[in-house]
Amino acid sequence: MSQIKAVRGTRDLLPPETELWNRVEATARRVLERYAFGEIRTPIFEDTQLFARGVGEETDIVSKEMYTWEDRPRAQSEKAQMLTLRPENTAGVVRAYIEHKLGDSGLLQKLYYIGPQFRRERPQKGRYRQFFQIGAEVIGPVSAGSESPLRDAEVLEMLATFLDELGVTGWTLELNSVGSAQDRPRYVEALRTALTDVAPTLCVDCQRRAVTNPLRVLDCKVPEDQEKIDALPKIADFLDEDSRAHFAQVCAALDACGVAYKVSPRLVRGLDYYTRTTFEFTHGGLGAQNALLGGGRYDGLSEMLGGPKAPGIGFAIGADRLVLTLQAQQVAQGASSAALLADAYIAPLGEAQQAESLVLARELRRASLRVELGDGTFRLKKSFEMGNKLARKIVLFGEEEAASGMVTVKDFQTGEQTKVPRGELAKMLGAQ
RNA sequence: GCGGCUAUAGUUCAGUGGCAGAACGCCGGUCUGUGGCACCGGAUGUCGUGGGUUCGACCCCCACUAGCCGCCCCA
Repeated sequence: MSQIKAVRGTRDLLPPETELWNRVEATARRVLERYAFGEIRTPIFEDTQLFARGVGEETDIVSKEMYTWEDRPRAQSEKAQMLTLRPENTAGVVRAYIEHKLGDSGLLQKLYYIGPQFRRERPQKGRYRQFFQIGAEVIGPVSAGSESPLRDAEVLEMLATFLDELGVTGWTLELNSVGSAQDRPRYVEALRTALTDVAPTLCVDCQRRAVTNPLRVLDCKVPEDQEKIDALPKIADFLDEDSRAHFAQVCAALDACGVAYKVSPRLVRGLDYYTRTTFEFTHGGLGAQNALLGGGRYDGLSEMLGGPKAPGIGFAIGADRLVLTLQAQQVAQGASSAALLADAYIAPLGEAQQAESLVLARELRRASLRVELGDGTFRLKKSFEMGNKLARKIVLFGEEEAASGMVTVKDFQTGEQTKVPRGELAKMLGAQ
């Protein structure tokens, strides 16, 4: 019988790596809560139509990368419903915003989420079929200030703070504006026109993109093409007055608080719902998947989903990539990824001491110490060997200790060995 | 979905058409209430899976699967 393995593009996260994941998530929660975001948990699967309408029928995500299936009808009369594992979380959050009439509060909704997303793509480093995102959305009625450029700047400043607190170094914030829902189609048309002349001189990939997805030509990395691509029409020249002023204010607010950014006229994002501000935080060392996180404004998404006017801005952090980046940094700094050592390893000496050794472990654990408990059948030498791998100190608990009430403690680092009354053990091991 | 590279011990990797290897790790001993260091000994395994060629395949061929790199696209 063949071995059952994790399916392609999925993987198990094991200790000690999960410690790093927890640190990333804990840091994100801490920072987000300082900015007064609250957590939202939406279902992991939704009606397929949500993504078709929100993300865009023609996007690759919807047209070929979703895990979609037909749900089993409960009765003959019921129509089978098409369901989809969420490929991203913004559409689900906006759906919840509409469904629960959150806009009726008259307040801005600031919601964050942490969870798995699913896309049926070809796996590579930093790209999995089940991947994890940490994201947030600021959405609400216009009267609550949801369109304000200050919201954009605040979100970007928060992300910079998050990466700094996490200790990520060497990131770059790339910023652009793709204009209003009216501006973008005009620009795409102009780009298409310009490309009819230029495309034949570009790389083969670009020749294809010029026809299938002109915006993607702007992403081309072939050095020889760069000059010609720079000469193509820029979206900045197609922005209306409002979008232009909005973008200028975002930049001004970022300048004021010293968050470094690079305006990237070529940064266009793949999802249909983006308007005006779009951004990416990138990092070298991630290969082709160089975006750590991305996001932007989606002023029309709520209406696209049949809801009220509710402009918003949000982002999604690729947690898998963030973890990869942090791991690479740790290796570069020579930091060990070894598991956290316990405060003590309790070694019962002989099976007669086993029950009481659990009592001792319980006392220490209730004092918030991290404790490993050995086994009374181990030879002393083996107890020491195991203790040395698992903990900073070993506590010997044999016949002698049980009788006298004095336990023997040895520090593995200093080699120092002492006897302490059992009642003082927790304190001696560093309990608060 | 397309192209390239790869798959051998727990891990990192050598290897040859004719007995399956190293290092680290693991287990045991020197050492029966004292770890690390040292020395001695031991087990590592469906050589990714399934076919084919051959007297004989870990090696050559085909298919499949998975990983990595790139493309597409994207966090």
